[in-house]
Amino acid sequence: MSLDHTLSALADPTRRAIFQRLSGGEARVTDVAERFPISLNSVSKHIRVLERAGLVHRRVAGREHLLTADRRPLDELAAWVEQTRAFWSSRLDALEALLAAEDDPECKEQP
Amino acid sequence: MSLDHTLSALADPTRRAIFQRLSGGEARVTDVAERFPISLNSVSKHIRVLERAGLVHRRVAGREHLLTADRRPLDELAAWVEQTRAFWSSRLDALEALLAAEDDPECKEQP
DNA sequence: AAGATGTTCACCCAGATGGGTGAATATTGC
DNA sequence: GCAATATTCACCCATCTGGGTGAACATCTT
Repeated sequence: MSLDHTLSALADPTRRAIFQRLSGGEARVTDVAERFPISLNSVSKHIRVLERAGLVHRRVAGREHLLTADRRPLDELAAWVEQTRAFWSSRLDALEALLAAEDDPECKEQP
Repeated sequence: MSLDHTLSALADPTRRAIFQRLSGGEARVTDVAERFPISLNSVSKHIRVLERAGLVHRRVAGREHLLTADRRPLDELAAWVEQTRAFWSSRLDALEALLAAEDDPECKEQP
């Protein structure tokens, strides 16, 4: 499942910041890096992780690498979260129904 | 930010499965473990990670540890995802507006 | 051709992770 | 008191991670 990569990529605050930065539009590696207190090399590695997760794409133009963010893995993540929450709600609803049914357990014995 | 722990905890498929399993209601460590091909010890460690993220809580009853899932970190995650997507949409809207404005650049020169 | 710029590659390092095993601890039940 | 059960603790191991540095490579500019 690609959720693995999406979640682990977004689990790092630096990568979340890079991703949100790229939501603002195309940027070079250097442009992204200058906002962070870590080395250019480290930022480059973070970008590679985001690429592996499909959250960022790269377009090489000469010596510059132009990066763009891709929202689709985020959509997939949102779908998983909502699905999990929905499943949960249904379980809670079932529990409530069960408790309600147990509230008057004589309904079967007193027709 | 607690998102760090939530995301990295959910980045592992075994832990997502444990979490979803616990959405079905309270269960013991052994109950959870028997559904997975890994050792009880490893499951215990996964549970500790989920606890650190606040996704799971533990209630000790005698020699049994009863586990329950907590949906609140998931709500927090959903909020972050939606916020990021909303920010993105606003950026895209702004971009579309910009492109639309550039579609008729003579509007200022031809009153 | 030579230098400056943008980016990655190949390492090093400390620490976390995910898996395992075997022993320790706590509780229940006989 | 003693055996079985439920769980964790203390390790071992290979791998990944996030940071660093210095060198290499590719490209632009002069």
